Amino acid sequence: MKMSGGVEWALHCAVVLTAAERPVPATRLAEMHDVSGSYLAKQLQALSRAGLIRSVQGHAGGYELARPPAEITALDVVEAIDGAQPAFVCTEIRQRGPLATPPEACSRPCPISRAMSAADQAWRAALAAVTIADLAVDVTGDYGPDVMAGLRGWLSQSA
Amino acid sequence: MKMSGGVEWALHCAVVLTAAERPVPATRLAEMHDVSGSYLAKQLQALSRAGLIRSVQGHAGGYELARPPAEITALDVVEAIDGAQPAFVCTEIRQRGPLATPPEACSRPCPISRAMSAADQAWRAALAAVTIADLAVDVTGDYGPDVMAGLRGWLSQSA
DNA sequence: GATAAAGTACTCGGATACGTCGTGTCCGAGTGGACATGG
DNA sequence: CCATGTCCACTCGGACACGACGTATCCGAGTACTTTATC
Repeated sequence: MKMSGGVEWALHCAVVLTAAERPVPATRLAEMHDVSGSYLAKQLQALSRAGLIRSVQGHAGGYELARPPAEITALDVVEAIDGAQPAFVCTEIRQRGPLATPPEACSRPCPISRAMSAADQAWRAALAAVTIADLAVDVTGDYGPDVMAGLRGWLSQSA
Repeated sequence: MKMSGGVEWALHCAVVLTAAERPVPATRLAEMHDVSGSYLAKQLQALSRAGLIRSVQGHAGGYELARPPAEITALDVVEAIDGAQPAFVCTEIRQRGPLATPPEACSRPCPISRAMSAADQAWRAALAAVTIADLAVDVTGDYGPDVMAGLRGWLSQSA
């Protein structure tokens, strides 16, 4: 089970956009994190398609958060990049083979599917409990307020 | 994020082995679930390598549970098939680029990594709380005691 | 009839191709600002 | 000095190759049972 590596980039970008007061181009976000600009663009497009960030076209365009940071959860970002469908998919093998369970007895998911779904929902609940604003607060707590201020200044520098 | 499809097979096989009183060959488990025998063998080898099931070689050989079902958790099976490392891997991009965080300030994981790890541990806790014995009980509760009895009889049939 | 040894059929185990999805990249469409020009 | 039209540079958006991992398969090593020949 491997999550897309772009999720990490997307989450960092979301936190960074918290400090921005103007649209930030994908190129600038890429050079800031020292990652591939072309590939990061793909992730940002996914975030835009999910309605988490808004794209501003034109000369001084870029990306900005579409909602207040407190209303964007980590789960939103993860699902936008990595897909919303659960990792475990039940193929109903209980209905196959010589000892197949008759379909009329399969009104509810099989116990294995239930257990996996419960774990998946626990995971989602933990991610939904954390917002981008929370992460920004944690960053300030870890590294001090100067980091966010310096970040804001760097983002405002002319290209 | 996509989990290996073999996890479903492995979990079903583990529950089935609960009812077996003699070693069950991989071929028999495969035809029971109507899946590829060659591929299922791979999964069972992984379970054997993890010490969850024991392989008995020779004429009347096969696989049997290495421990009581109550001492094998769903998490054990998932980790044996899908790997024990978490889905999210932090690549420490905070230490890269022009605004890189100095290494001496990185004693603890970054907030994003912490949030993802917390979610991952919630997922693992939910899986660790379910044992193979619990799943077998749920099966009996869903489909009645006859299913397990019939399963036991079918497994005891001559090849 | 009992014993022992050889043969056999069945099992697991690891090494080997194929397909699919993630990774990484590129170029085209669209838009806002900047500039030169005329009034 | 101000309005206006044109131009241009910069942005996003989707379409295109490459590579790695999961999927599916095969054949070889090892072992317990079966059979048979002998005492």
